[in-house]
Amino acid sequence: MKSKILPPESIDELMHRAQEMAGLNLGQLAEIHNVAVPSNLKRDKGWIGQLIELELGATAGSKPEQDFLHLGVELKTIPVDESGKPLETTYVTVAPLMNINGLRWQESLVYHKLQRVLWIPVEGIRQKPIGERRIGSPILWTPSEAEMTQIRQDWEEIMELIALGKVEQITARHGEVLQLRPKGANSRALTQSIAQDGQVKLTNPRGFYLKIPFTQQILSRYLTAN
DNA sequence: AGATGATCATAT
DNA sequence: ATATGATCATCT
Repeated sequence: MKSKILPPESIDELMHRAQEMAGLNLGQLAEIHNVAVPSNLKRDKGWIGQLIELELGATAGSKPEQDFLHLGVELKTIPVDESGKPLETTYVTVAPLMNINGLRWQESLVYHKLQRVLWIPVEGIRQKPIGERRIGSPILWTPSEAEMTQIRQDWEEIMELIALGKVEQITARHGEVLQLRPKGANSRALTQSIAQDGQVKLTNPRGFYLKIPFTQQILSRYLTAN
C-alpha cells in the first residue's frame, strides 16, 4: 500500500524533502513506507540506502547513473559515529577493467557520479538498534577544484596500472582519497581484465571507494555552513 | 582501533 | 555477469 513518491523536480525540492527527513530515526521512516526494520545489516547492507531512496523519490534501479539524473545529483547515505565522523569508506562505482585504452577522466563514471553528491549522514554505531538510528541533515556537495584534482590523480594512477595489466598489484593503500577494492559477490566472482601481455585474464571485480579522511573533511566542511 | 579485503541482497 | 545499495569481519 505504499504510495510511490515521484522524483523531485528541482534541487530545491530534493533538499526540502531531505531536510524534512532529517531528525527522524530509521524506524519512523520505515513505518511511513511500510517496510520492516532488520535487526542488523549483515544480510541487508543496502537497506538504509534504499529506504532513503524511497523517501526522496530516487529512481530505483541498477543503472550506472546518478540517482537523480535530471538534477545531476548522486545520493549517498553515509554511516557516522556520534561525532559525525564517517564509519565506512564510500562506494562510488565499479572500476572498468577492460576496453579502457583512451578512456579519459571526463568520460569516467567516477567523474560523472561525483559532480554533485547529496550526502545523508545516518548514525551507524553498530551497537545501536537500526530503528533508533537517526538521520542527519543533508549536505549537497560539489567538489572543489582541488578535491576533483585529488580524485582525478588517484583515478589516473589506478587506471594506468589496470591498463598495464597490474590490477592484482593494486591494493587499497593506493590513492590518497580514492582507492580500489574488491566489489563483488565474493572472492570467487570473476570478470575479464587485462593481462600484462595485453591478453585477457580473469580477476575479481573491483570498485572505487572514497577514503574516510576525505569524506570526513567534506562533512565537517559543511557542518558549520548552516 | 582502523583499514583492507570479503561479503550480502536484489534487479536486469 | 554486472550493476545498484553498501557493511561486515579479519588482519595489522
